[in-house]
Amino acid sequence: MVNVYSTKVKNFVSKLTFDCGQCFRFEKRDNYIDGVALGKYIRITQNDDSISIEGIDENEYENVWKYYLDLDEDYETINDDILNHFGKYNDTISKAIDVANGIRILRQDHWEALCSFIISQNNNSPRIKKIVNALCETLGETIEYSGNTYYSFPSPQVVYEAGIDKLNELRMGFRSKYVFDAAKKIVEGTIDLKLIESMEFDEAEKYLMQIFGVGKKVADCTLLYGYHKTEAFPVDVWIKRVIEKYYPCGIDLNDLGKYAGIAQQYLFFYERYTQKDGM
DNA sequence: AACCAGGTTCTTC
DNA sequence: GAAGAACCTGGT
Repeated sequence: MVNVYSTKVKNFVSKLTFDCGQCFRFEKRDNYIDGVALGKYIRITQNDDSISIEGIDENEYENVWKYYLDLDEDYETINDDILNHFGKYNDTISKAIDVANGIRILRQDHWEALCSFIISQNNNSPRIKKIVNALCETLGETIEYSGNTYYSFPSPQVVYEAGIDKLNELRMGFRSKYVFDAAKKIVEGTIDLKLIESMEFDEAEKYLMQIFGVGKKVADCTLLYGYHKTEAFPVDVWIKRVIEKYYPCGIDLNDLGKYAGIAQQYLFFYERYTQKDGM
């Protein structure tokens, strides 16, 4: 007996949301998307404006997953704000929105986002997924669902206790010591992830950068995807290319609005996925 | 076989 | 500070 909760959605496309590079633990199957988030296995099926989530009931949807999927936000308003801030340069952003509308910025777990984006550095998407999944399979807790076994994302405590040698076995390479330092600082209390929720953006960014191996880009991704601080505008190589290509005179990074990070996701997707036929 | 991949640190000027 | 090399590893 499995629970299924169904609801209507606007401005939400599950395939885009889970395959735009913001998360690493979900897979596109033939007719659905599935993966583990917040310690739970979920399976999402979508037909146009209607989604069904297997494994949850209405109560859990209202209290957890609506929020996780960012379905409580009005993306019409958000897109308008983004257009106001980016549209003054040229029409690139409106093209990006045409292609990427339906992506929502997930509200991922603090630690999972931090750890995943540390692993993402100087790395490619398939290998990031491979390492993150290896980390979960090796150190996470088992989650049984419908005869299959899935794994939760391991806590900082468990990662710390596993030690750096164990992380090396997971083929993290030079990122092992970074992940370990993050876990260590959290376990020892030098870093309090909960505290970041109430910090101003600049303070939060600096705070995270105390971690060895966390620079501005990883800090910004953590704040955007793990804290929903949507004013974050992570600049990676793709966004650098976007700026060079479409905004040759540059853009004012201090005036991108409170949804800059969502615009960043649209632009990233636009540049990266529209020229690949794999979408 | 050399080069690259959703960065960061370390060195050097 | 700004530019350049080095960094693990797996895939072309």
